[in-house]
Amino acid sequence: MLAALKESLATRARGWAETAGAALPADLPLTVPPPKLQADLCLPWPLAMAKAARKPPLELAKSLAESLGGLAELESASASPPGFVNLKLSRAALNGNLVKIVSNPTDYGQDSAGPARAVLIEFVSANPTGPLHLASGRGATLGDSLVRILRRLGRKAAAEYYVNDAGRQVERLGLSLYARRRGQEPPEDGYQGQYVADLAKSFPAEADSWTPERWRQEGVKALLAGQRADMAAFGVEFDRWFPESELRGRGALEGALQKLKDRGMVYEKEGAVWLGTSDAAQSEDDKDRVLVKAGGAATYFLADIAYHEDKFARGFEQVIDIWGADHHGYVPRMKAAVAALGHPPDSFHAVIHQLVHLYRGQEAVKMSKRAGEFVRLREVMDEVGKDACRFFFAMRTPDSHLNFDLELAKKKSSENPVYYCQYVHARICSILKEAEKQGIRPALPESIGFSSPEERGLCLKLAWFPEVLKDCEKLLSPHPLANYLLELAGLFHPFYERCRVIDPQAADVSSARLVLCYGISFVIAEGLGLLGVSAPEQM
RNA sequence: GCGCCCGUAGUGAAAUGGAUAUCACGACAGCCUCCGAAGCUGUAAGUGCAGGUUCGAUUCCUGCCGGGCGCACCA
Repeated sequence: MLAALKESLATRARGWAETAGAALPADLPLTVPPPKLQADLCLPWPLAMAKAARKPPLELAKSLAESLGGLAELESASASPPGFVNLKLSRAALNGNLVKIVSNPTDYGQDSAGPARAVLIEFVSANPTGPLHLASGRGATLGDSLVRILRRLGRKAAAEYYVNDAGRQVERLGLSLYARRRGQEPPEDGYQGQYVADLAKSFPAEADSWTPERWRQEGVKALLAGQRADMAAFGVEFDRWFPESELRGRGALEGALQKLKDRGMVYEKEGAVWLGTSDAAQSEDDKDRVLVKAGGAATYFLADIAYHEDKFARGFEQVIDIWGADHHGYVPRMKAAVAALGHPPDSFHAVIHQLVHLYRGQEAVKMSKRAGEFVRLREVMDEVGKDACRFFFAMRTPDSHLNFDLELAKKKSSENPVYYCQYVHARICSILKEAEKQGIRPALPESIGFSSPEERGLCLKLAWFPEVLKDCEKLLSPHPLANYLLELAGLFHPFYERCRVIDPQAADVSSARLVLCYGISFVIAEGLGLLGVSAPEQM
């Protein structure tokens, strides 16, 4: 509704802007006024235009407000110092939006005007050398929620997990398993964790004769199965688990190298093959990087280039990678490589999320899969629950550094804001049951309008849901949605206290408020669903 | 040393350059003959420091202080 409203406001305002002598601000901002003003929406346009128009902003605001008169969506438009135009929405607009939500909740938030290009989001992509640790939960939450939100908006989005099953790391895993099976310590640079010893013991007698290579294969298979199970339990589904070995098997590394050669981006120096991106115009990277080592072996970087080339070759027009901050130094070279392959600069984007720092009380917990010191995602999920865990990760911008105190985790779980949102859903479900029992049916005829600030506030908040989803897309993060749901929940509880829904003495009001309750519960349930969080009917 | 990220009430967070900075938890004082008190009402408490740009700065720029991460012919 707000997107359509913006359009009709802009259409009306363009004519006004011409006479005012300045262009409307390009992004046509529509903002939320301070609560005490009793306005629904606010246009700061005159402030932005005052300079170019050479007129006082308040004067512009007055004439803009006047020119917006008579729009069906508006009850009123008024100028407010220093130069805002505050809007009150009409009953028809608010009711109409609510009816739209209730009559087709799963379509609410679809954005047909958005880009149709296919998006691939790659996330987690942990080495298959151990169970997933807690930090993977952050990337998993960001990626999975983002995929769900993009799909909800109507975009073509796919989720992918890159399985690094062909390098030195998995080789070390094989050697470590081999040693453990023999009751020996793993090699110095191997995997020291107890889980390796446990895994080595878990295979039948025939495993005694396995080579390290066989151990590598079986180990990867088993650990990958564990990772898949953890992701499934965390509510994360990938469209594809993409093994590096497949890439190598079909000669994709050679293919990518050849393409770079053909494009003149490659040179040889000191026996190695280099990607020459540092001096290219507007290059992202400040150094050239090795693709093939002097010994003839491909670097990890070349494999990664081949993988990304494969993503584009499969028809994805926008490629998004979600990485932990420990990989942020890798962004410039990946961007440079994508450009060297001839893809538009904005077709690749890396979302960098800051790391999760673990504490037990005051004490920092070191995380190293190699040394076997790490906290498993599964442990935390079992302890605090998937819902609390995902909401906790979803609430923050990827840029925030976050500390996770394991000692407080369980205690915190009962204070996790997710329950504040879920409680709204449970409460409404309970109301709806009671209404059904008493034979009160939801109905919102045009003659009924919500008059209390609580009801209006809720109707308006519901109208923002589609805009919030677009914010998530723009920021490539689900955190605006999590915060929106908290705010929506915060509006419901006071409404519940002050506005009795089921009242046989006032059937019309009851029916109208029931519609509002339906709308809220749908948006809460849909919103939580996009975050991978359940919306229980009772708790 | 160079680069990236972050410093917002006691705690954890939010805020496309907009009005009196929002939310949750915690603290304090109240509220269940009434649709679920995992709730509500009220109170106290905040933008690291110093400049700059702007009609307007938590947001942009510079410097400083504090913290995280990264700077391989490793993966």
